[in-house]
Amino acid sequence: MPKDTFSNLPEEKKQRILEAAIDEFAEYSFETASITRITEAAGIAKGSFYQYFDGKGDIFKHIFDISGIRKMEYMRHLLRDMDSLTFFELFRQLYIAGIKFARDNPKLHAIADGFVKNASPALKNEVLGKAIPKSNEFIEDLLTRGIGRKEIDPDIDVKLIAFILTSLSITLSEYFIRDVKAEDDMEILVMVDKMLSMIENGIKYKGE
Amino acid sequence: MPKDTFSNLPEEKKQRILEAAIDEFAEYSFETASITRITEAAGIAKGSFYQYFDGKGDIFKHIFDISGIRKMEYMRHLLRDMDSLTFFELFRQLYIAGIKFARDNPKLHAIADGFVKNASPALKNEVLGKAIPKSNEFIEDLLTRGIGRKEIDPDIDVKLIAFILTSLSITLSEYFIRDVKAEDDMEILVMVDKMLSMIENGIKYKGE
Amino acid sequence: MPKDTFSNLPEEKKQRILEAAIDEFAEYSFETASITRITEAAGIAKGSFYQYFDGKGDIFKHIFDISGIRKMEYMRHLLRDMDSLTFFELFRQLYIAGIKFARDNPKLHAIADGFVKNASPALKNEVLGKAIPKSNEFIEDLLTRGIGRKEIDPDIDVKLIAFILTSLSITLSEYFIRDVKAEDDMEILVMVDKMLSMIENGIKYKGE
Amino acid sequence: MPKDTFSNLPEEKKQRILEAAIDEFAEYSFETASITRITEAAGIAKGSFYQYFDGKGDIFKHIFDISGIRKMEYMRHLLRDMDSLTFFELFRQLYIAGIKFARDNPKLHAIADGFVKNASPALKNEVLGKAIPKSNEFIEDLLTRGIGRKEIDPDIDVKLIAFILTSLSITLSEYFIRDVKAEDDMEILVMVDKMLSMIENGIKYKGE
DNA sequence: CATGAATGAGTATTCATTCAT
DNA sequence: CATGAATGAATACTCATTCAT
Repeated sequence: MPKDTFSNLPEEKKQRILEAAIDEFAEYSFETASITRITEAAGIAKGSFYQYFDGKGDIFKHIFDISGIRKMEYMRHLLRDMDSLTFFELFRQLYIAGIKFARDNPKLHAIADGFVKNASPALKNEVLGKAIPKSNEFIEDLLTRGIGRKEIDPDIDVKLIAFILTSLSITLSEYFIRDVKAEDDMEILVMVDKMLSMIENGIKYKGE
Repeated sequence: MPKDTFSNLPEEKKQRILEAAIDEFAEYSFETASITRITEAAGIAKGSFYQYFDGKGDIFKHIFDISGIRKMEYMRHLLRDMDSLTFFELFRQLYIAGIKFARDNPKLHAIADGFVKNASPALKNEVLGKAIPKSNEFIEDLLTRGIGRKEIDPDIDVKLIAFILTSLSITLSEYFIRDVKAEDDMEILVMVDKMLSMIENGIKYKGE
Repeated sequence: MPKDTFSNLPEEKKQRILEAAIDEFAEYSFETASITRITEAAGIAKGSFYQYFDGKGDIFKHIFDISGIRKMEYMRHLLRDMDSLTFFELFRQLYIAGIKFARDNPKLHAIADGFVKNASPALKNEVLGKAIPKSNEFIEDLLTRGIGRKEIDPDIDVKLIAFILTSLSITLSEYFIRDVKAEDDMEILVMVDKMLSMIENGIKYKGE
Repeated sequence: MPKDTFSNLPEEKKQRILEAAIDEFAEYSFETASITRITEAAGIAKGSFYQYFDGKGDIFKHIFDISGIRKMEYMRHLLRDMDSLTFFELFRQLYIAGIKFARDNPKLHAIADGFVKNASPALKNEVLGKAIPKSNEFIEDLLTRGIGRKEIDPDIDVKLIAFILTSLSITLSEYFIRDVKAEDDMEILVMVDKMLSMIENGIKYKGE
């Protein structure tokens, strides 16, 4: 929740400030990130920063929100079509969307991801309030649905598999960013399919 | 690489210092960990610390090494028997060893793991130099061997699967520590088998 | 000396600004009072404030003046009748007027009083210039007159007693505001008379 | 409660620091006093200050304590002889002691006095805890004792007179410091006697 | 005349590291 | 070899004041 003074800024200046902040939080953890460095990089006075934001937590949360919003844009269409897709097809698309988001917004990905994985619970509460989304629970629901539709082996341990799948999502993004740096969307598709093939043949419903 | 002055210290004192440092790094990130708190907890003078170590990075790296060494102790016997075990059996044991290490040494696990996953590349280089162990490469070798022995599907993408398996190892440890807190070794076995069953049915060699 | 821009303001706005400033200075010392809070409470732009006043000192001095003027209104009629009253009767009325002013204008009283008693000489000079009213001198004159009229002991140390009487005036107001909170004018009269009886029996002219 | 590091300092350095702080607090209120200025005046590093004291409140409280202790030294002998002195003689000595303390330690007098009279209750509690001495109550006791001994008019309003006498004590000190600057102890005695003569003839027991 | 964004020096406090004893 | 005092750059944040619109 930046102040109105920030919203009212010329677009160019807003971008300069946000970029400086994103660069800073991508390079440093929340605690070690420096407001002074941000203002210097953005070319604004220190006092100005505090006329735009309520403090370090405020701008961090704002960037966190931007990240969430932008990520949702990569996924929105999927959630609309949820019912018409099989579990594996939906999952494939979610993985692909996640990877594309991470590839296109590597710093935002690093910031949000790093904070969720690394920050102390106390800090998380202070910065984000109770808004930490339980991605796990969403996957659990999908799995349960898939079981009901006879797409997935009913004998799996839903909680464990959900945890694994969530982790693999992050893992995959990291793999691409760190080692593959694939600009080509085709490569992403191929990788995801390889991975899904592994998963699918393992937990697929084999009834009858 | 602590200085000789540290190695020459009476064992009891060395332990006191290391414990204090492990406690500190388990509770705080590398950047926010405080040398002052460590020396106070260890009951030594601040100046002494700098006669034993080259700074914060030095003692951190030392603890990192200790963690690696101790983890190896959980795995050493496996590596001796490598040839007599199938890929999947070996792998099962490696997972189990990893989980047991994390359970028995939760602070060391948290420190090493947290640093590897969370620290900025710049910091990692500064602290660890190029010494980041390529655990991946070890797994890649195992996979290649498994393919040669006709235990594993030759069509898999070795690099990708190695990356995934490494991640899953960490993921599993976290799952246990965070959600299961199983004191009982039996539970660990059950979980690992569930997970391996997923992996195995996915990448196992199905030829002929 | 507010600027003309302030004098030209609609009465309602002027009042809003002065009230906000009085509230602020009543709650905070001169140095910790905040212009920002004043403008916010008054509902005016920060820039506007500096178009009305020359800074924090300027508006403070203005309020100080208002306080003096209003206090004078409680005393004006007394000064008209000065010649027809004995020293002690006049003094009694002055005390009563002072207490009533403090009771009716507690914030103004607190501001002016606190500043006179508490601010550093440097600050006083900076804010008030040489305008610190010599209330003492007025009392000295009264005493000298009283001596001439054979109402007061000629052996007293006029300067010292004038200083004491001035202090006691402030003391009395404080005593009422802090400890008595008398709404009832009767109580004020009783207190003042007790106090005057002490003074009177001490310095009254006893000759022949 | 300065830290041991301060107590262990060479006397000369301790004095330099305390003097710098006393100068600062004599010139500025608690809130506007600047630690930076103190360290600069004392010629020490900012970090050193925080190795000696727990913060601004800590050194202020220390100075406050010094002031109280030193003041007590001016009065200690009086309190021992309390029973052998009449109310007026004891009172005379207390006034004299207070004035001498203020004259010899004008800055300490200004700091302690200004803080007690001026600081907000919240700040007082934060800085001093509940240790604010009720000087009034001590005077009330003396008055009551004086009445019992038939030295003082039993008809006086004890609470009011105690309040007045306390105020006059401070008033007198200020009068001397500001206007008289008497180096000569004789002058103090003369002034106090003039003042006491006023008080005495007013409230003295006149029974029989 | 009203506005409010921009400024930058100011605040208290922390902490890894050095170095003289 | 042990000590712990000294350092000073670093931190987040505040606020009276200016000035362009």
